[in-house]
Amino acid sequence: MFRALFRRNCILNKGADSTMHAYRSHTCNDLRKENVGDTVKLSGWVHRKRDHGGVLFIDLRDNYGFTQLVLDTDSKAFDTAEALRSESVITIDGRVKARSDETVNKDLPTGDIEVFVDAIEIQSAAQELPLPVFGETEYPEDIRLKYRFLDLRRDRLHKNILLRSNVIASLRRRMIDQGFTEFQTPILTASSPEGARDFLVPARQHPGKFYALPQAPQQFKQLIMVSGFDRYFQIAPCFRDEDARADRSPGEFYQLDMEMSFVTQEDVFNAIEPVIAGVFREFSDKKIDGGAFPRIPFAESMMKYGNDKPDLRNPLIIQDVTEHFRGSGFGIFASMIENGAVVRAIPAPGAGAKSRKFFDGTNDWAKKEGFAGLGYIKITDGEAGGPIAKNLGEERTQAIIDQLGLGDNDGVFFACDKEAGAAKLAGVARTKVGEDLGLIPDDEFKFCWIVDYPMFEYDEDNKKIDFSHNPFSMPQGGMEALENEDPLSILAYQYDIVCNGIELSSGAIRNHRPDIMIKAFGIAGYSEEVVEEEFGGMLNAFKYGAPPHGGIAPGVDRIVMLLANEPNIREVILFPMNQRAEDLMMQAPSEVSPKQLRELHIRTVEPPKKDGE
RNA sequence: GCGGGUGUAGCUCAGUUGGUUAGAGUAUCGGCCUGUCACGCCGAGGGUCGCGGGUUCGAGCCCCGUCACUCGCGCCA
Repeated sequence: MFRALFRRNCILNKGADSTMHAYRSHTCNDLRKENVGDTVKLSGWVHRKRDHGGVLFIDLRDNYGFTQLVLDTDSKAFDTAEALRSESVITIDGRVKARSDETVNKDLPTGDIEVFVDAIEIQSAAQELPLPVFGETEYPEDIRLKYRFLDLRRDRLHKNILLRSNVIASLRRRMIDQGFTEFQTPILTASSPEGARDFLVPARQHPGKFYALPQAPQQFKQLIMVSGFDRYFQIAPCFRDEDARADRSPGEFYQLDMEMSFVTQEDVFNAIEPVIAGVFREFSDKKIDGGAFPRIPFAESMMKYGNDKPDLRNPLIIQDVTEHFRGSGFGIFASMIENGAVVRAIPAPGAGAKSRKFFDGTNDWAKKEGFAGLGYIKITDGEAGGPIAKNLGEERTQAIIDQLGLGDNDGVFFACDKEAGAAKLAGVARTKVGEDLGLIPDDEFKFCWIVDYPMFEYDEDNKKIDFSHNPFSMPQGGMEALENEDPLSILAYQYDIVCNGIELSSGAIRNHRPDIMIKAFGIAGYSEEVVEEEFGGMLNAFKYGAPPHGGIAPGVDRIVMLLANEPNIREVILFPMNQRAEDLMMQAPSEVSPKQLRELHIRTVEPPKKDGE
């Protein structure tokens, strides 16, 4: 496909005679048997050189592929070629020759031919490389980031970035085909009190005031709906000043942001599911279930998987076994239950055949992760063993085994804590046990929707009710629910797409009613004045005729990461920052001149020294 | 902010119980080589063992601190 595109340009640019172009008549992936005898001009990088004294081979590389160049002492360019260093950029004139049967390279599309070089022009000589382009070796990330342009020449990263481009093109096409329209929204906007930390930009014309980079075009896309555009999408840059993770780049990332008017949750699902499933089918060979993504209510996900981003490739299901421990001889759990704790069981099929070290090791791992620890029962040839089984007694142990359907050589781990803590520990233990027992297949994508998120949650730190996710979501039951129900039991029309344990996107049916919005914010402790002040732009818009609307925003980087089978999001971003949000190649962030600061009415204050000194 | 891992030649790594002059591959430079596609052969240069301190007759190795990178926690409407 690329070649076809490139050729079209080439023909436009170079006219009838193919040797007229200044740099190339063909790319490094073009020449075949049929070209034998042709006079050609090629340009590219010296990928690899093999010098046999009287004969010299050069693998010439460009974006499209490789062509083997050959020179012998008959060539006037021989001495120049011999002195070339890897990664130098050259243009050559030569003649296409057939390779003999023994010397054909079946691994190369151009492997039937080679080009005998008559003349070489060095376009750009390369210094000794800090990072070799040839080969698959791993290199320290700071060097890779500093010399990103070299790293990007390497096969794997180069392919990832091209994949990313193709994925984005496919997403755009799929959205446009469904009647969505792409719009751009501002990059310099207002700071919003909710959500992550903002990146701020000082406003020169307004001393003491700041723009913020958008954490997402959330309010703008809702305003686009209010403006009557019906179906919006954008490959939208989003900026959040939060610390990095393997699947979270610091600073900035991209979403396939979309919003629709006059829709229910079902309509959003029906619009986005084929886009996501389609793009995964288009760009991956991994197995993908047909049909609709399963829908899992938030509460069920927390119970069965211990989090709201379950990896459904993992067959293990967590169960509540609190009642079997209540008032039992296993005193630690029994007394914790009296104080409001619950017990969650994580089955470990086949683990009973493993040594005690497996169970103790998993317990040690949990402690290292900062949890109280994991209890366990180990069943060997039908005999339940371990400290818990001993203290719990035969009857209760058997009841647990029956409930979980455990076999003669299985195991089970127990997480005991207050509900949220137990769910969390059980969730990470489920993943750990699944991985250790080799239960997670690597050759499939398992999608699901997480639905029915709670609208509010109790904020332990501030001892108040707060929004649990997006404050702009419509509460299920609307105004009536807000007025009559326990806020903590109210659900929202809020949903996530999860794939293989990675949160791919979240979305919601929005609250387009000013009265319901003010009521919802009131429950979370924000006065009408505060809402007017902070969200006035959007709230005001809702007073002049706002359509019911909703949308979602799948994360583009994470989609590409899954499709490229990369464990790290930086492998699918052209120029990522490191974990400390520095661009080691461009040297950002950087100091600025006093003049720039003066213009912005900014004075910097050094943080206090650690040691006093 | 906190916890784990890593840090030895440009790069990838080895380095035994603390013991003589810290090694290999690759890259670089020089020499040889007419069919390779990780070409091969011979040779050379290349080291603040991340940094600082300590223990010891003696530290790449042990201890303390610190820095860098990374993974996780916190954070992420």
